[in-house]
Amino acid sequence: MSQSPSPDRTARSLVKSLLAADGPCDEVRVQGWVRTRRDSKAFSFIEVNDGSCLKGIQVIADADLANYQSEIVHIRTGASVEVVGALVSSQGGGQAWEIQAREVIVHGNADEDFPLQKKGHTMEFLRSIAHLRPRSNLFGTVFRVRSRMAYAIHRFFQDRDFVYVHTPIITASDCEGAGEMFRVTTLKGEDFAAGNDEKDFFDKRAYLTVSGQLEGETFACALSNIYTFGPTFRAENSHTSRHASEFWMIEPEMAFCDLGGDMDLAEAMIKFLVEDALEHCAGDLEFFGRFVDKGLHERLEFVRDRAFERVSYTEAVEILQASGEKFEYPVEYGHNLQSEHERYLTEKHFKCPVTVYNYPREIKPFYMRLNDDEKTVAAMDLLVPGIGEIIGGSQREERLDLLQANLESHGLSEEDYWWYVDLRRYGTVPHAGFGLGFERLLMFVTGVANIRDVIPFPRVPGWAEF
RNA sequence: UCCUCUGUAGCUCAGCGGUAGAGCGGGUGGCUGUUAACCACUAGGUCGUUGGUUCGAAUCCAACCGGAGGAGCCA
Repeated sequence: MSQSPSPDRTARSLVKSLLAADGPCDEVRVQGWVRTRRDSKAFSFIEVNDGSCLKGIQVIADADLANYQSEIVHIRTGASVEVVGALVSSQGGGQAWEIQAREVIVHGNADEDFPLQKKGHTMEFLRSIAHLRPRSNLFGTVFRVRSRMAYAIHRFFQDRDFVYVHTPIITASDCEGAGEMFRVTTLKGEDFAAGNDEKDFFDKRAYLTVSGQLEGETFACALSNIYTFGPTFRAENSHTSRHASEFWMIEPEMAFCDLGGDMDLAEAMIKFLVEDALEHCAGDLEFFGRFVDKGLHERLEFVRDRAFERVSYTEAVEILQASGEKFEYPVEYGHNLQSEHERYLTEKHFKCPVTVYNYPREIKPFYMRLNDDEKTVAAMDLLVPGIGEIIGGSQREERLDLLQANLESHGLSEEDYWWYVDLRRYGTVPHAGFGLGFERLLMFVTGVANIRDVIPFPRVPGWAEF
């Protein structure tokens, strides 16, 4: 069925550009997948989508086409076709342009059991056909926005002279303190059972990274401002709509920067990304606003235009205690804020993104910088409505003696962090950074409620199909 | 790991002790510049699995398995 390309063929046009045409065109060529077909005796309407945008283009295939009876009337939803014809203004309502076909090549029809229908699928079912769901309106839209946001993230940092650093995915430091890790090993049989790590591929235990932060700090202490953007892995057995075992994280790190500068960057970044989405994904966002989250557009404009709130952890606890709200878990100074507390702050009290900073030292990791009050550390979490924590960051402890004391009080061995501690020996500098969960950002920007629906092939406990 | 909900046709669901249903999707035919098209006919199910209660179980009970939501942890 397929034809070999020849130099004089009409170049392929994207459906996106045809729909935006400002005049008719004698010869155009589209290639894509059929969304629906309706036929009569005299002709058939074929809607073709190529993923370049939400909408498809309507193709008119007259019954006198050579393969009309043999192929065209048998085309089912999901078939791949190539159409050559004229772009003409549409006689029917509903679309400005359509293609009057001169040739319809059926590259591959879809079997009768093609599972994607025109209506009524649950997200759970679509997850079970992750290889086909990008052909649905919703997932095509999600993954176009994902691509655009990845690009926007690089633009945000590159425009500010941040250097993109590729931190390792396989790591041998076994105590980064950010949750359970996946083991990487080539050990077999007895050696595996006995845990003979010295015989393993790297001569020691290795894992998939849970964060590139520590390695990122080393590069910030050389290139000043850096960022990472890559996959991270958590072997936590968590079953929620906001957690995945494999996800992408953005981690900027700035030398000569304190917590205030860190919060400034985090807030500017969220605003920039929201603004970029509003500007470059308008059609896609409108779709989400209609079918996924009615208040999406309003919320995104609000985030773009309004100042974010900032409160210290101490103030946040006071607000929560004075709220009169009935929480499942009590609000107590010295305890971590629960999900319900964070949601209350951002959704009900402030009704906008909130940065909470200066947390009690006891509930935060060893690398965070001790404040002058000696009770709190220079940490911050950026909370957004609908999701809760989207960014977590801190100013890092740059003083050698305090870092060593922190390692000890957290039960960690300085030997395991020798290179990290070294940074404090050779030209130490105040520095700060944060981690942004890429998928959580996408959930926020699209309104999609489950993290599994913004990752092409999600990995969660018990599920690694595809 | 804990708590709650859920599992009936390819998909979305109804049926909730008495012969297994609808819409969509598929097939066949018809009709129409249609657009989640429409009309008619038709094929399609070990009602998650195993065991129990009952004259009789999709329906009631138990265990197990799968799915979803929430909690913890975090991004």
